[in-house]
Amino acid sequence: MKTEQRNTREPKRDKLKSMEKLLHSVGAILQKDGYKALKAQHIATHAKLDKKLIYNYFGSLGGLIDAYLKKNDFWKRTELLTEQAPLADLQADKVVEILKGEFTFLEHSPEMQHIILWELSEKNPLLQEILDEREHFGEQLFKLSDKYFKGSAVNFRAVNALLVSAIYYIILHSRYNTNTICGIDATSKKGREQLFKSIEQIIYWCYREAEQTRNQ
Amino acid sequence: MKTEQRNTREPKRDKLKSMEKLLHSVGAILQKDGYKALKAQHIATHAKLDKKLIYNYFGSLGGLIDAYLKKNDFWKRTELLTEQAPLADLQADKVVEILKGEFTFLEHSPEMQHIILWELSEKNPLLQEILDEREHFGEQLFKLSDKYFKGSAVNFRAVNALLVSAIYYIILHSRYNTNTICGIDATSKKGREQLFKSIEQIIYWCYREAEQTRNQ
DNA sequence: GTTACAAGTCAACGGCCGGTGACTTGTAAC
DNA sequence: GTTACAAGTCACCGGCCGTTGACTTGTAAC
Repeated sequence: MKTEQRNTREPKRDKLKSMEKLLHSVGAILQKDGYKALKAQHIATHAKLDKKLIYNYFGSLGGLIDAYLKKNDFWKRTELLTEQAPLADLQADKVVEILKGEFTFLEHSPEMQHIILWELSEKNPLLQEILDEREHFGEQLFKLSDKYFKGSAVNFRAVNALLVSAIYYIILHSRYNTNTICGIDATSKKGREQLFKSIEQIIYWCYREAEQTRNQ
Repeated sequence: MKTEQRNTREPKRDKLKSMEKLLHSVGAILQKDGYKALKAQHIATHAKLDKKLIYNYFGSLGGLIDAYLKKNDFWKRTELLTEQAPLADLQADKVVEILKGEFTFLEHSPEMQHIILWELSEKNPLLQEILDEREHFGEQLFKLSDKYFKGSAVNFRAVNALLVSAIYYIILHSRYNTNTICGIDATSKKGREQLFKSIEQIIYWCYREAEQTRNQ
């Protein structure tokens, strides 16, 4: 609103660049050490800036973190699935692919892991908002599968709620705990494949059962 | 080892009673406010004792908490199922009953919720130990079901790993988040029943599939 | 009662962390 | 160059929390 002559030159003292550095550091720290490590001094040091700037630019530490969350909506990732090739149908193999993708992505995204843990650890309106968005997107997908389950004995949303929840818990559990879950070692290739196969089986059971019971 | 004349009299200054008060306060606070609220001053105030006693008796705050965890193995609860009437078999309806029981118990046990969250939040050898015990107990149960799934296309342990994990995540999620999971509101009676029915369905699918594919 | 020791009290230290006031310095307009 | 202001620096406050040392007090043995 004041100095709008950006892009023309590159000053050494650049407020917007500093803000971006801080925001970027939030992401980097979140990914490396989790939300518990989001301390003012830590973030500032990582950004090679003075922590005072956090308060100058974002009002408070919370303001900075909120700004980061608003700018980085991690749950839009899945939309790529539809952007590339818009889905018109949702058959069993596609659902299995999405669930497996969810697992693999989460497994390799410490940032997402930390955010999910965060979401389980305390009430946060911002996180809620983002979850709501995700739900809204998921609903678009489920609409595509409704025709298979309408009037059947299968509640496909409930089954997926179970499977998605299971994936979340298993990934989080495996971060700090080396022990098995019901004898399954989710960190090993073998355990992972056992879980994947069971997920696949459950989804196929759903479609089969639905076909048999649809419209009674 | 020194003053062993307990039980005879009831002194006002009673070390063992004070220790128990502190341990009990740990449990009470854990249940009410979660593991994050386990502060020395907080615990001492709740026990109506001086916080110095924590260090006199348990060496450190961590020592007190560890002592509490060691004395209270929360996961033995499930064993009641077998103590009352030792299981010799594990049919589908029994498995469903156990899983539903798990859900309902966890739903009403803030203490367990906090401990599960704790387990997801940081590495803790004590918690690991307790989880291992639980795994060992679970394995006893699975052995009873092996005859149904040996040589079949169903990995019953993997399916249960998914369902148990799902239950854990859903309960934790519902503590702070009011939004739905895949359109299911786990906090409502309706949502709970939808989840229960799907769990039941999945277990029955397992037994049915196993019967059809056993020994190929 | 006297005594010795454990049980319990109290005040304080030191570290961490969010936040701030007052200062210095780079930059752009003139 | 001078000047004005934003960008950035630095030392510090105040609160919280784990931990401790030095003290007081109840209790049991004699």
